[in-house]
Amino acid sequence: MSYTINQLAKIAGVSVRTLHHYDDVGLLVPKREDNKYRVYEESDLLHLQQILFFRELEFPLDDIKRILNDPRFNLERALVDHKKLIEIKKKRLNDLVKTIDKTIKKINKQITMKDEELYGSFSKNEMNEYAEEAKKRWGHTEAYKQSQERTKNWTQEDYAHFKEESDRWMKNFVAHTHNDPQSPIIQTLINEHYNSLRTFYEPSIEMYRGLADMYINDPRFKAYYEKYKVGLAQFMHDAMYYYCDNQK
Amino acid sequence: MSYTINQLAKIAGVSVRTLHHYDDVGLLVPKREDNKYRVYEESDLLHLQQILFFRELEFPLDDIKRILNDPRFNLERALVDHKKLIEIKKKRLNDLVKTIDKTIKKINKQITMKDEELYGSFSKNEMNEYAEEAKKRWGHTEAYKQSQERTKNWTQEDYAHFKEESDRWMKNFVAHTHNDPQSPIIQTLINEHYNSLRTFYEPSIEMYRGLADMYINDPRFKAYYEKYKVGLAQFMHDAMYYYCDNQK
DNA sequence: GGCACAGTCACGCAGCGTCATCGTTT
DNA sequence: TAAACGATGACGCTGCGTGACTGTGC
Repeated sequence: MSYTINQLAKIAGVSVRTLHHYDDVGLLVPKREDNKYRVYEESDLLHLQQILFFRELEFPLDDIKRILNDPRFNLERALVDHKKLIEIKKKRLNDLVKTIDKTIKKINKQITMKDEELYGSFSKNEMNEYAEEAKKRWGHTEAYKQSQERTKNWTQEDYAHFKEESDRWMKNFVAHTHNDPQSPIIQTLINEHYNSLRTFYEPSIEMYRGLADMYINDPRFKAYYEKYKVGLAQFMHDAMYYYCDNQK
Repeated sequence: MSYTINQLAKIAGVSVRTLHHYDDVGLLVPKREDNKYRVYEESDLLHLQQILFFRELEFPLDDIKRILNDPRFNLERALVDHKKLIEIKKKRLNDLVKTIDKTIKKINKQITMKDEELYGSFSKNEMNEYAEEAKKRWGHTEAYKQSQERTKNWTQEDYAHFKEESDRWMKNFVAHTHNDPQSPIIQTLINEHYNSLRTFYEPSIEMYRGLADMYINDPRFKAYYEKYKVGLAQFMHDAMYYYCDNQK
């Protein structure tokens, strides 16, 4: 079953303009019939649902786009994650209700309140729990942005320089792949690798594990490493995982 | 206890820029020490809390301003109303969770879903319940906007014309105030009065009752009617209430 | 041939974030 | 005298709403 733009707008409860916009920014790009009319298909339906969930959780459209295009994106996991974030939102609302009740008592002089309690439920406490959780789950988007930030003034030379260093590291690494992924020498190199990420963004162990997964799951990444040596992607993945497991 | 802008920003969990903005648009205007620095006092604290509550409920700042400046505004009632709207929001979040669970089952082929069920919790159903509730509670703001709309092209003459008609109606009404507020003749005039509101906005019985309250509670309104005849504000209030009680 | 629906510009707006620049206070 | 805090512009951004005008399909 496929839908026209009006039909989809109706069943999804969004405006046609919104769908136009999502098309414009490349967030939800439908097929075109005869190169003219937009045609939304089954697969677009779940895609739009995801967009709406992320939007409900106040993610910027730009981030949503990156998340949904990320090869690591997993629909079912995303849905489960949404649930958790929604639960946190509910908690926030509950706290707001508590603040309301307290405030009512305060204006009736039944209790006294510290000034900051008036805003307890709005500010940092909970909102950070939410933000932290969201970042933990979708932090790679944050990393992307940091990366953009840190390299925005880079010259060609800067890039060339970085590439040189990477190549050097890589050759060195490949030269040691006769060792076990868990061997100290490899782990030392992996540690260097981990730290070199800081050139672009602040890594975390969680994210590093995600990166490891990418090395074997995303064909583009995999191809890049296999070029150096067959089996290298898997080798790095294992070494990185071991590294993560032994952190902290 | 009074606060500087930085202090308030910190305890309320908003940015300094936000407070600047609220000052600029006249939403929260602090005192100025020596005509220079902003000084936020006790009364500003509750005011800001209200702003944050309304903002949480996604009211535009413009509406918030009008609501908080409305003479009918009652802090305690507002707090209670916030609770109700927050409850509806929570319900919406619960429904979202249900949709998530269903979707998970669907992609695991455990159940089938109609396409529109994918969006059931986002769209109209609940969101309208929320919007309706909000409008019922704070609809006078909506009326104000309609009124702006409908009169934006009015000329001086249009206003003069309307005033003339009003005066005529008023004299007629006063000439009959020896009757009971509930008498048919008064009720007929009240009906005319009710309908004349349509010149500016679509009235509802709920709002009309609110208007009746204003006639006796808001000094500005009261003065306007008392000028015609002492006791008129109360008389109109009673007639209007009776009218509302017998509608539908 | 009318009406509903499709499309593409293009402008506008809220609610701040984010400098830049400057004075004041400690 | 520097650092922390205050003020006032002014420009920028996101996520669409809201026309205006045109083409297409029944």
